[in-house]
Amino acid sequence: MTITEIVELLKAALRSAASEKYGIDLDQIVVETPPKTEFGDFAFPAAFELAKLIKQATGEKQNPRAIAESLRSCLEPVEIVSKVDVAGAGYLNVFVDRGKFLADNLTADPLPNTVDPTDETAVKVCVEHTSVNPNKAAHIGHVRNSVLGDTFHRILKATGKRVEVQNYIDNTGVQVADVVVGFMYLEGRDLGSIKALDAELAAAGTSFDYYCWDLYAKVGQAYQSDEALKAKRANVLHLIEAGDNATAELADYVATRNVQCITDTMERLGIRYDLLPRESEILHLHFWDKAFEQMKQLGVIHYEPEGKHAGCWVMPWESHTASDDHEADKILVRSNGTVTYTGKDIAYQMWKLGILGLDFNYRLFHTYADGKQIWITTPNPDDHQHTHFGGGETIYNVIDTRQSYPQEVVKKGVAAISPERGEKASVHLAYEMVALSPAAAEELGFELSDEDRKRPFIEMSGRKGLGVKADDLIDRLEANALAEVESRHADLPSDQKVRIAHQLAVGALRYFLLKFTRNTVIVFDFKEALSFEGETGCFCQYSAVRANSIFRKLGDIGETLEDCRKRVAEAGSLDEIISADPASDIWSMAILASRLEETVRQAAAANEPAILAKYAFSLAKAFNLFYHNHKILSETDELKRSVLVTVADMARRSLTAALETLGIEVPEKM
RNA sequence: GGUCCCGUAGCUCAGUCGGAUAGAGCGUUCGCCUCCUAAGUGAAAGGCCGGUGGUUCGAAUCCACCCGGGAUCACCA
Repeated sequence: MTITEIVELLKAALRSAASEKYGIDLDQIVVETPPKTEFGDFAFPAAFELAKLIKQATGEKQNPRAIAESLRSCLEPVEIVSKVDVAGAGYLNVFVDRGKFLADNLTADPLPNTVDPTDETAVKVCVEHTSVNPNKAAHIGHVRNSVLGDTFHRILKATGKRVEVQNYIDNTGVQVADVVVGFMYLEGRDLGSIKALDAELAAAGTSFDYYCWDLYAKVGQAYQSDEALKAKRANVLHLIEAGDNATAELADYVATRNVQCITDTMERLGIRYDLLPRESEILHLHFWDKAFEQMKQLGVIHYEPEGKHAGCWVMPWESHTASDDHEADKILVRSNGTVTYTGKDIAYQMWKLGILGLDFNYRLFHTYADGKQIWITTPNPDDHQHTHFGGGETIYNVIDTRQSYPQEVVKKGVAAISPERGEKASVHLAYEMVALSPAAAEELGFELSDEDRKRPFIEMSGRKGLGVKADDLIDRLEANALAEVESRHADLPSDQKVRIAHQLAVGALRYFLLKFTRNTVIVFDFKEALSFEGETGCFCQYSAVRANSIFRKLGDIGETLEDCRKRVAEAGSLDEIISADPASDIWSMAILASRLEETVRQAAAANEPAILAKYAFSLAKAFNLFYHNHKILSETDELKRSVLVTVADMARRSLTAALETLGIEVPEKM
């Protein structure tokens, strides 16, 4: 019996007892993990809840402890339960039969829900993340977005869902226009010259997106003193949107190259995509017109004949309160007839949900080393057979918290068009920004005003060229990790050392970004981000590596995992071993390792990958304690050794699976 | 002005729809490698959970107000 099954049995027993004894239906039964192993394996605060409900129903006050006492007898008969305690103010603490649980879960898959991506009957959801403007290199803030999104997609997959990962490419916006202005008017380049530059850069070992990073900052500077340049931008933007001209072609090259650079950067971190939908196709296929038609028909938006918004199409929003400076209603079509960004976003969200009634054309963009493909939208007809894109049951948009208002508008808009799907079909996975401490900004060579220096943090800005570039940080992490590997395993072949250093760098960066909850502003600190000690990805990897080395050496003592499992499964009672364990860390280890599946479910339900990151860390910590307290290979008692080996095996499989879901690999050695 | 987020140990953060002695990491101090990897580990010190009221048997958690910090509220993109 797995943890999930046990919990379901216990909940069912409580539910029926509550309705039998008190005539109350407990629809939601909370189960907690007690703060200490001595308190048991599951804690139910149901008596508190019942006391409240009884008071509501009858007005009579009942002592939670007495209620707990009366419920206790309904849990005791459950098969795997060994003991039920009433503790504290009225907790029902359940202890499971440890030996039986161990024997039952020796080989259990820590994450049993797998899904076949080609199975069209499985529930499909879409996760959009990354979505970096394709005009410069990605910085650490973009990486937070991508790591969150990528990890969340892995979490959803682990709960048994089919997940499509989309990376939206805004290739026709002002940001791209700015860089195009830089190439054309600051540097006097045409497409041929840019291609030549691109080749030169590649030969010199720098990359196109880094060049654009600096150019973008230069253009931003130039605008401040050159009004004429700004006018040129308006023209460039117009030409890009119109398409089918030399400027648009040039912009397409710039944007596409940046997309390639950014997806390469993300690939270094194990982040991949299924589809890159582009803004240009949304424009050219007139997604908005189609959405507009539906919205007009359904009365979701209306024309404003007079007043401040005369001539506009607006979406009313009663629940959003107006203030002195701002209107409550949201304009989707301007008085000059053009659509706003939010309007386009609603049309696009409709496509994602499969309710627009239009589809893109697609072409193959990239094939990863293992054969996995990225597709991109195209103005031309499809060039290959491809799977069906879009049409997710739920759409998760990973976008920073500053976009909460427009995301809210989009959600309300699509819910008005499709009330049966409602607002729950659109989820804004919001997260706070990554900012720089004033010290870190100065370390990067930026001059700060006295005012800036007093601020708690400084926002990164692509426009100013202020930020920690993702590739730079990964390079530094890899170099540091390589030095550490070198000092420990000088004898390894160098390609293996490099691979390990890479895995450690990825682990460090991903864990660093995931250990914070989404609504915490990360004030970037080099020392903390570059650390391999304490609460880091490296710590978790190290535990797994040590666990694996036990199994590498198992043969040296003439032992096999299968024999150990067999002995444990066939042992009459393991009580002597498990109960005699002074710190009871054998049991703590086993039960914690069995909680991965429920932790993943929790993380998915709360849209919070940090929950899983924290779990992986506590698992690694528990293993280190277990490892420290028990000499596994040198244990002479055969049965005890077998228990230790099987528990270590449960721990390493669970830890490995948890890390994999976080996008962190376990190195062979470190 | 409206809305949202944050305020917990010297620092950076967790804290499971309100519950058991408020937990980690870093930093500080003192320990642990004849033994499965010391990127590890044991111990100590460190807290009016921003403030004041309220709800409750019970509040870091919920409500109200206040104080600090941040974001956002365009016919921009």
